[in-house]
Amino acid sequence: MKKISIVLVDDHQLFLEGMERILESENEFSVINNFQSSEKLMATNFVSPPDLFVLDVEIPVINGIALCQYIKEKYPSSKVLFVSMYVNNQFVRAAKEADADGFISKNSSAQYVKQSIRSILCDNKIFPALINKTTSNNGLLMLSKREKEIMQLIKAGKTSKKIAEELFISEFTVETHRKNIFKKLKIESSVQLVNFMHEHHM
Amino acid sequence: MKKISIVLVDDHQLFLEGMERILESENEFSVINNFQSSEKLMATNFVSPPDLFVLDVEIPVINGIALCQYIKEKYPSSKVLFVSMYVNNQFVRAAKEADADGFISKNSSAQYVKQSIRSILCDNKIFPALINKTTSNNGLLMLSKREKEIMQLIKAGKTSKKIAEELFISEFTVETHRKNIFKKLKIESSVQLVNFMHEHHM
DNA sequence: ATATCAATACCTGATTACAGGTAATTTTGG
DNA sequence: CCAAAATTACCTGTAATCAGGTATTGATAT
Repeated sequence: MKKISIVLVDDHQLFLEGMERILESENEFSVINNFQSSEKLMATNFVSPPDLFVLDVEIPVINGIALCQYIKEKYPSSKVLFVSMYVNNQFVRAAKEADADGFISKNSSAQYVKQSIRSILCDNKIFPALINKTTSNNGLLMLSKREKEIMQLIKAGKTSKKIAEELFISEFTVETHRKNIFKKLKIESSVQLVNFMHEHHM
Repeated sequence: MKKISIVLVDDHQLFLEGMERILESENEFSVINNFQSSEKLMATNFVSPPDLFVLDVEIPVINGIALCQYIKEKYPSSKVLFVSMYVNNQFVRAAKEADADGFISKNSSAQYVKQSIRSILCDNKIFPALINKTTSNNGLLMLSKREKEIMQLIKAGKTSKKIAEELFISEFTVETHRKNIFKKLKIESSVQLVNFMHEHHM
């Protein structure tokens, strides 16, 4: 029987080696390559693409989501499984939109990873249930698309004036959005907003 | 020959299992236990303490540094090796002060981890060289004690007025410090300061 | 000893943020 | 189609930040 060929991408060498050993301990898996950065993978041409790519979301420079899109375009037959430190709606949604096949936590057991891979190879999708909007308590999911956009620009250190220019809207509008963001997140300054965003890995 | 007994502590199950396999692949190492939190380890009483504890720095609630102090007090004969995602002066200094025996990156190879453990068991210390103050380029190490203190209060979302009250100094002084921090870090707003601090894991 | 740095404090003016409204238009979902 | 939500915009006043100085005192290091 042919083994399931796997490529790993994570910025930490120890994780790569650990994961490799976990997978290789089963006869059915074969880790054919691993990469410490998206760029290195992109510099490689697979003559026969692997059955599965295992990606971390948070890798420097080019993140896992972008890498997933690249992979899915270049090797449409390969599956992609995210293994991430943090499982939140933003990440899971982004992974789904990038056409990934699964998203699991680094908090999973080795057993669960193996099961997930087998399942994905049978064309199943493995995603955590998204937290319900209405029962959410962190306010983040109540933010509109525009508010999230402005939030990012505030974090980037831009003033309301510059944000207004960039989005071709009034400075008043930007400040209204800012106020609404603050209300929804129950905070009262940009500094607190930036803290909130970092805590939620945005 | 007696094997080197090891206990692992990390908040991610996959890392624990990977590390365990890496170490167990050599006959000389034996992972006798692993824990996903400091609390769980603290709830355990080792009749014969392990030769070595491998700790992550950033584990929730009770961090690795505090755990190291606890371990060194309760099991003085055991060694402690930190394996951390981020290697910076703050972390390394804290580890040294907590009487740890080594500090290596999660970016290390499996081979290097094993070598480090062997070395530590021979009473050597394994620490990265601290970045030289004068040749530092990130500006962080050029900050004075007072500036670092004020930086933390800014990040906590406090105004200059409140910081002044808290430190029993003038509001003008706080703003002078703020300006000097900005100059040294080459930034121009509190939002950028908070971003900088998060990027440097402060 | 003296030069450098840390910590302190003050001044001014401009800009920005924050809090508290109100309100019109458009989009979206049921 | 209609209600709710999103996006837009404006007004006012207060508070805070930011940028540009100057200057004194004490510690520290060569």
